Amino acid sequence: MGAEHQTKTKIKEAALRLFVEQGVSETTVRDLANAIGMAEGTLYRHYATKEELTRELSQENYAAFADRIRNTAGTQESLRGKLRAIAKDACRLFDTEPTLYRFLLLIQHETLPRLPKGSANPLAAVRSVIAEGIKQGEAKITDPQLGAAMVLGLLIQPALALVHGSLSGPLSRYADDIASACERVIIR
Amino acid sequence: MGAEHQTKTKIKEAALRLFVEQGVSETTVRDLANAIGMAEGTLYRHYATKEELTRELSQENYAAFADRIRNTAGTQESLRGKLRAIAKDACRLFDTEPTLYRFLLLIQHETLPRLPKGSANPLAAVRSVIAEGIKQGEAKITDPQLGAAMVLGLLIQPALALVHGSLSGPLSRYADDIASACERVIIR
Amino acid sequence: MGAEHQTKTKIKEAALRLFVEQGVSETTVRDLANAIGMAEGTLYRHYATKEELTRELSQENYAAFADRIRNTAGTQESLRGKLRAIAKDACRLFDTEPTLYRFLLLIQHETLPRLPKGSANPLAAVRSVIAEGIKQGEAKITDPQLGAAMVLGLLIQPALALVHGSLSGPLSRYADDIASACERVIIR
Amino acid sequence: MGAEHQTKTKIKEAALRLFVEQGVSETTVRDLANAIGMAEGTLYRHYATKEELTRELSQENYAAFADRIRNTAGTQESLRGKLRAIAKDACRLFDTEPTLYRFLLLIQHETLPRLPKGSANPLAAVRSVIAEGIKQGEAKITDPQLGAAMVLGLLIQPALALVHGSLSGPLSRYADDIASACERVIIR
DNA sequence: TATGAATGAGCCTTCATTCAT
DNA sequence: CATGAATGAAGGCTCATTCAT
Repeated sequence: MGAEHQTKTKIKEAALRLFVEQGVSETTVRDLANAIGMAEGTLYRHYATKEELTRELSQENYAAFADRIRNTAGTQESLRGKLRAIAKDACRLFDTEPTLYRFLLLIQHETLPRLPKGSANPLAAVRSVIAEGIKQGEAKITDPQLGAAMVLGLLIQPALALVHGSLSGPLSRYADDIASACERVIIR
Repeated sequence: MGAEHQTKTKIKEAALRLFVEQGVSETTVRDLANAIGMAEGTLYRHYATKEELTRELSQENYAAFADRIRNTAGTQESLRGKLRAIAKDACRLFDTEPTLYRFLLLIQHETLPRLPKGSANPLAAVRSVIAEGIKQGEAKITDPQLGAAMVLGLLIQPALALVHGSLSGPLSRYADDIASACERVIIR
Repeated sequence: MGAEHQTKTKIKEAALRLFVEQGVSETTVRDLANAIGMAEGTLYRHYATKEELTRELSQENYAAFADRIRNTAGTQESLRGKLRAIAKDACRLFDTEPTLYRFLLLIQHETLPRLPKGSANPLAAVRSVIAEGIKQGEAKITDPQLGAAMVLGLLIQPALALVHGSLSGPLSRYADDIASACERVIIR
Repeated sequence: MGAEHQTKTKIKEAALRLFVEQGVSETTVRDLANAIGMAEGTLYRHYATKEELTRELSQENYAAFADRIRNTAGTQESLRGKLRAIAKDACRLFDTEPTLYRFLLLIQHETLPRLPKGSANPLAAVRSVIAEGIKQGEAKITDPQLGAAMVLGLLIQPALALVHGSLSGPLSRYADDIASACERVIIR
């Protein structure tokens, strides 16, 4: 028990890293096999196709991040508190696991379009947080979907600027500013 | 006269569309040729490699969009006015030329890392608008780079949500909300 | 065990034959694959490029032929004996393995310029035989390099004439005449 | 009048040089056009195909060289004199027009196989000189074709050694040695 | 006649996937 | 289960040749 699980984990770790470093299309099955120290053919014992690996990787990480967002929000009472907590936690995540973060937020269009419509995803998580706040009368905006998109934009683009080198230092350095921006955009 | 120019234009239009629809790596030179109704080899009389076409396409469009941002900002006096104008113009652009917009903003990391460091780009254009506003004491934030990233985030993610179908209607429908968000994030 | 060796050998045999029959540039990777009964892609597991295959083929055969010349010379005491033995052995080789011989001697400039400067080659082998003879006072000529070139000329051009059909029959039919010619050109 | 002739001459000069420098297959029609300063399509007004240009180039130069050999031989009475004269003239030609010489003698197998069987060629020219000498009882060898091949070998391989850099200086430096070698191989 | 853009078959190479060991 | 050689369909690119101007 767990051997299969471990192997899949190893594969997914390598895939995550290589997909982020080189892009999904640009990462070959051989690249993956080499990185793991495993034969090419062996990969196919765990995933039917490269496509399936990609999908599973996306789905799982999106779901996990959505959970993380929900949990983070759960630690706070007010919408304002929830948003600030989410923003700060996202910054922390970027600094702690930049590869995962980049995969989650920056690779979106390479993987998102292939995900089943209803899968758990960060945008939906943020939206439901905001929707709840709207119901409670805490928000100034009225469209939770738009609000969620904007919040995500505030979290993604500074991270991208860091990746490209136009911003420097840990993202946490900007956590307060970003949190405040989220607050101002959403909160009444 | 201009035949060469026209052909290149036709190639770039097709490339823009296919790159956005399918991704850069996923678009083959044959796809391009077929879309234009041109032999594969002919493409190579105009661009030495697919890579060169991609680069030229990115550079030109990034530069043009940066110009557009600067011009839009130039129509207004205050930072607040400039930001609102930029936001609204971006929404208009998305609705008018969705393909171009998607190329500009969504293809970023497939394309941006390959651009020469100093090339004209939207982020830099927004940054200099904000930097000027900071000097004039109009901004609440202090880091123009961070501010520019956040503004871009507010413009990009709603657009992305539209593309993914989680938001509907023309982006202009949200133009006011987005403009206000930009204002609240940046302005004193 | 040896499977890899066998496959490479099969590839090299086919390459040798096709390169001689059609020329190196004129032989496509598909030609090679078809001749071997192997997929094109498979070739690339054994040789990184067609260029690498060509180089290895040349180097190995040149080195082997140089060895053969040295060994043949080693069976004789006198320079005269060595030269006659080399000439006769070369004729035998042409009759026995015409493809190899043609590759060695006729493909020279398609192939030689790409070889590393110091690689073992027939010209050097003959030169050192002659150089030794000069030291022993057995030669009439004084420049071993020139002597070696002339001896090679006496071995190559009759072979070429046979290939072109202007001379007929096995080259061995002319072995004595060629051996005598070598002798007269070099020996005191 | 002569305009056509001049153009063809310019084309042939460029072709000769490029074919020798890069090989026939490796020289593209565009290479040729660029070297001449002429459009690609224009070449086809003078030669129906690259193949035809190659053939004409070979035929003419082979014929001219065969003539030159016959003329050189004609200046001498004895077979010995003829051979020495031919050898020395060949060395002179190599030093004066190395490109032409390389084309004539070193590119043989790239072009010879395509020539019509009976075309004038150096080997035939030398053969008839030797055949005449045999009839006159001046030769020690009995097969004029073999003799001609060997003489050509003595002229070609030293030239090749020079080209490859294993021999240095003008070929004329070795003219006497080569002439003597020819004499010893052929003359009674 | 000259031009050079256009053609399209074909070249070398890559890569996701299969399969015998 | 693991392996890695084998497969073959593309992919990017080249090039002899054609043709509208």
